[in-house]
Amino acid sequence: MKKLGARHENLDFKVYGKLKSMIVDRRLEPGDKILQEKLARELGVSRTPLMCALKKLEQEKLVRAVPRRGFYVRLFTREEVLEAFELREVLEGLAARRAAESISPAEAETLRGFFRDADFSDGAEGIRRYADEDRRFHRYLIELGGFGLLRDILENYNIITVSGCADDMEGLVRHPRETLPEHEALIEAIASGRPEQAEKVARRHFHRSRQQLLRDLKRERRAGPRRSGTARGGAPGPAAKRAGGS
Amino acid sequence: MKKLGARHENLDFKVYGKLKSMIVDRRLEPGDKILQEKLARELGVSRTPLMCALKKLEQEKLVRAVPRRGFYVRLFTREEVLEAFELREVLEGLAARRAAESISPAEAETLRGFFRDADFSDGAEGIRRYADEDRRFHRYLIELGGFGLLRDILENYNIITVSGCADDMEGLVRHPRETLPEHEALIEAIASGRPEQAEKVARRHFHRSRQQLLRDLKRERRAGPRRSGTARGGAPGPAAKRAGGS
DNA sequence: AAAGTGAATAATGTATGCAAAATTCGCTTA
DNA sequence: TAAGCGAATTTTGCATACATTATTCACTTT
Repeated sequence: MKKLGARHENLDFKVYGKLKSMIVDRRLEPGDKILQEKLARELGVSRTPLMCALKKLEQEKLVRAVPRRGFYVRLFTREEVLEAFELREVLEGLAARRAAESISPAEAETLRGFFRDADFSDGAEGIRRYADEDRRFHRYLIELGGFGLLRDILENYNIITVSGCADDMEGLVRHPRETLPEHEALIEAIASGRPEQAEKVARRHFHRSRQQLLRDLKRERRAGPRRSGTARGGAPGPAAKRAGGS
Repeated sequence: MKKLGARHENLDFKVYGKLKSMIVDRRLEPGDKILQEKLARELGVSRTPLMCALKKLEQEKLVRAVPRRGFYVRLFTREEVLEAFELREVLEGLAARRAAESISPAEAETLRGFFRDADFSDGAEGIRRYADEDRRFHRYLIELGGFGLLRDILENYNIITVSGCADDMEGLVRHPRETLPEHEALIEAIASGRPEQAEKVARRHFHRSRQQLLRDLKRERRAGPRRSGTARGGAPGPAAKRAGGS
């Protein structure tokens, strides 16, 4: 068997990536019908690779396929956002455990670097920086503890993004002053190689965020019932990539 | 918005199902290259829906796609089987918790019916019956506690099937006399509505199976290194549908 | 004017066609 | 005879074509 070189990237793969970011960045709005011909022309490809990409996105629940009608950009319900958080609770809990089991001294050092340098004082800019750091941190955590299948699930199902639909505070559910100590405890548990503790802390972290989200949604519901976690408004300038912070 | 009727089932969906069962039943052997033209003719469709189906199966890791080369039936490594078990540990743990949170009296009755009627004495036939019951039980558990995303993950990624590649004893990892009490404890925890307990018991159940599997695999490795969890031998008569028991 | 009807239009699902890449196979050469 | 090379064949990736089904819109009817 020859080397599995094959660095070629099929068109449907590229289209898949483009579409994904278009959806995440809200350049395609939830509920929108996807006109294949138009989109294909827009992307400069034929309908064949576009179809493939859409089918993949369907499996990830980012679009909805209705047999003889077409594809629609998915619109997440409150329940689904909460479900996603529930899944993150156990999946990132597992990732934290695995990370703690296998962490190297160098990785521990990198991990301890998170939330250290920057200044996260209360200003809006500080919160933004914190939210970014939060995302980087969780991505690194998944990198550390997310072996094949787990990483795929977390990436493919785009659970993070799904959760991200609940975006107060730059996508954060709770204020940094509340979550920073939890992050620090999680970092320490992993870096010092205590799997049980790491999983426990990670799960508690997500559990609390989920509870907060639940309260938020209930309050929002009482205030004024809307369809989705986020308003439908157009893309605000250079749409920042959102990915649900905890 | 009209009713979302549309009972039409696209060809790629049917092909997807057919292929899936062909892989699970080992009518397509791991490592085999998939010749699109041939398979398409065999299934009586063109290559277009076949491609779509294959792409979906690729996401589920049942086939491997190499860009300019083609699709290959996937072959699972020991590590992946163990990973799958690790995931079942947390995911079915979550399902058990959810089930305990929301179970109705009628469902509790159904649940308590599992592992009750039949005779699982030690004969080979008894073990087979037990393995079947085990699969039904876990499927029902997922039905109870597996809301949308969780169910999709468990079904789509076919984690059960993946795990099923480790098949001693009709697909069981441990002997009924060891797992029956665990199943009974799990049933009782869920049926009596104790979420924490249910999750704990479920996780311990899978954890133990994983440990056993780990031992088995180590032993097998010492004995004689093989590529996959299962031998490559031809399909034995009416290939029984396997789905990893715990 | 509102509702219903049917032709015109558009969009989907699938098959087919074609160029580019990979594989195979026979031939040459050492 | 084994290894190396190049043409022939196969196969993939993508575009396009076409039939079927959905949607739209003008028109009739009550």
